[in-house]
Amino acid sequence: MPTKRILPCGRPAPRKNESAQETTAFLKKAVGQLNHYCQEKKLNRSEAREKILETIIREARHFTALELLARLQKRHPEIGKATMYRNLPVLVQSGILQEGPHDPNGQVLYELSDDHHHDHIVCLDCRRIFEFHDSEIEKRQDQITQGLRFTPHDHRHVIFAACDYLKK
Amino acid sequence: MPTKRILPCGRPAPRKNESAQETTAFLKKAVGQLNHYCQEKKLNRSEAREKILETIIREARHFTALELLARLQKRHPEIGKATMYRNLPVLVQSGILQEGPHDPNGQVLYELSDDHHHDHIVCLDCRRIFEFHDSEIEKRQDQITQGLRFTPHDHRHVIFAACDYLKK
DNA sequence: ATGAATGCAAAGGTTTTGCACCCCC
DNA sequence: GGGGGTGCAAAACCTTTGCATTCAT
Repeated sequence: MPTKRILPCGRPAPRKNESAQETTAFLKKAVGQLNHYCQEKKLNRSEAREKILETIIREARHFTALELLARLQKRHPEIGKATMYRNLPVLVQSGILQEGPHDPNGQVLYELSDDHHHDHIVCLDCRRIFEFHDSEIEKRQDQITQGLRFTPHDHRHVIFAACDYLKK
Repeated sequence: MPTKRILPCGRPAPRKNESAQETTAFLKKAVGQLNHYCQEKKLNRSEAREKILETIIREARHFTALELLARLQKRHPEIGKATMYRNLPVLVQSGILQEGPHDPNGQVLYELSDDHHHDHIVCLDCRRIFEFHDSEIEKRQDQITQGLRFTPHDHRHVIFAACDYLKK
């Protein structure tokens, strides 16, 4: 059964079935990863950076820069937008975030990096983002790319579909 | 052999192996399609709209709005940018253009609608856009989507890869 | 003390809009 | 004549940058 999993990511909030405890543990782990990266790169610790990360983990698992900005300004109005824009790349480089698929409007959606690769189904009804992974497709994809004498690096596969079953 | 074809699209020009005759025939057909759509929607004929279409077909088979704008201003400096931005959606709705994959910078790449669906390989070396179609992947994709009780509508599948073989 | 990080405001780059004028049918 | 289409300039929108200041080490 190569199709591994499907989860509604409950954008923009954490997964619905995630307990407060789990969220906190997740946050702690992420902050650890951030600090580790900052030490390595000789970056200073920063309150704002951690607050941004917290906001992401608590309220925005899949988000555009603008969505995060809105949430941030509600939660921490003292943080300027430049700070957020300056920290987004840091979070990406530290491996905490990654750039995922694009919005229906074409904006990049950031998401928490996962330990495993996945692709996305964007629901045209409810706009939520679901994840899937299919090893057959992955394999075939590499075959095609290599067969054409390319060296595959990465890919982005987004399916737009309607989650009829949620309407019932 | 389900992998159907691969073409360098020679962005931003027409395909390299396309004769002037073929290009002109293609243009004529597209203008016909445009006029048909305009009649249907009771839109007036417009010089500018046709010049935009001509520019696309003659020099920009895969392009971002900005690239087209640059070409347009060289070729027809009398056409204002607003006109281009206003006409792009018309060309999409008429079925002549479609929004394709995203730039490495995240900008939408427009392309001429093809009669057949295809996906893209974006070369990380030369930045050119190649097309591919694989019926196995297409089939699998629908299976997955339907298996999860979605109604599939559309998808976007972009592979980022390096065309090592062009270097040799 | 030194370099990093910040907030603010200004500038940037791209796309959209308002408006007076023009053109197609 | 009337609605669409146009160019221009201004506005809108999102993101980046400059700068003086504050903070972390």
